[in-house]
Amino acid sequence: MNSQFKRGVLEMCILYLISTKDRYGYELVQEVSRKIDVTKGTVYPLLSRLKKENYFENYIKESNEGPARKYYQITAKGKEHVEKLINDYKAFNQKVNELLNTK
Amino acid sequence: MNSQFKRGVLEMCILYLISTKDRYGYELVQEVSRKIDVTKGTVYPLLSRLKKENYFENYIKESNEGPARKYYQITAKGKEHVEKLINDYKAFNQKVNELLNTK
DNA sequence: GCCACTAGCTTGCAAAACAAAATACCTTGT
DNA sequence: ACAAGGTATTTTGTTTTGCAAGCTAGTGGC
Repeated sequence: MNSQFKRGVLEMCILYLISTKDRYGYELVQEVSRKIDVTKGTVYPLLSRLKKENYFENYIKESNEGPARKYYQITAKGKEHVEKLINDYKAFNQKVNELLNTK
Repeated sequence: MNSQFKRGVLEMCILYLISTKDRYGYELVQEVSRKIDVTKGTVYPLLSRLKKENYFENYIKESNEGPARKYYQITAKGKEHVEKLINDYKAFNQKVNELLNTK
């Protein structure tokens, strides 16, 4: 699979998943990689970047199945951003599909 | 528009357009940018790279509206590659759409 | 001569995906 | 008690690719 397709899309997916409910890094790696091949080396730096841009807050919570987890909770800014990303992504895809029908 | 969405997709679009008929660089910039925001600074280096990977051959042809044009003609290898890219892209998009329906 | 358009190429930078490695905690089996 | 394996986070360095900016050069109109 062309790894370049993932550019930008992972940001959208991660933000989307966090927008549906609070998530922690390891969980996101598992959840996303059920569909798209992705590793923690990609997800954790991405989370740091998005945190720095105030798309979410975080808090630590103990787990009874292992070490404590750092949960991410989306902010209003993050919600706005993910909606824009999804709209842009859909619009972009439509343009690409139009282009692939050019004869 | 998130420029990251273009990653890898431009390669597919350019290869596709050349697969439908012989094209020259400037023409590709015009054609693609009717749908997707793209500049010659992106297209020409991309064409060089794809040429180096033997996805097409080229030939020079005089024009009666300006300087001579360098036409690109797809190879069998290029045709195979673009088909794979399109299939991968469709599969990838489906996975992303599934992910965006995760509740 | 000058400008706009066509046409192609190069340099240098920035963003993002990823492998790999380091760290550390918890549970289970022996 | 201790090793093994799963859980969890972070950092470093590399690679790919998009793109702005700048350069060269041919053609035609004013």
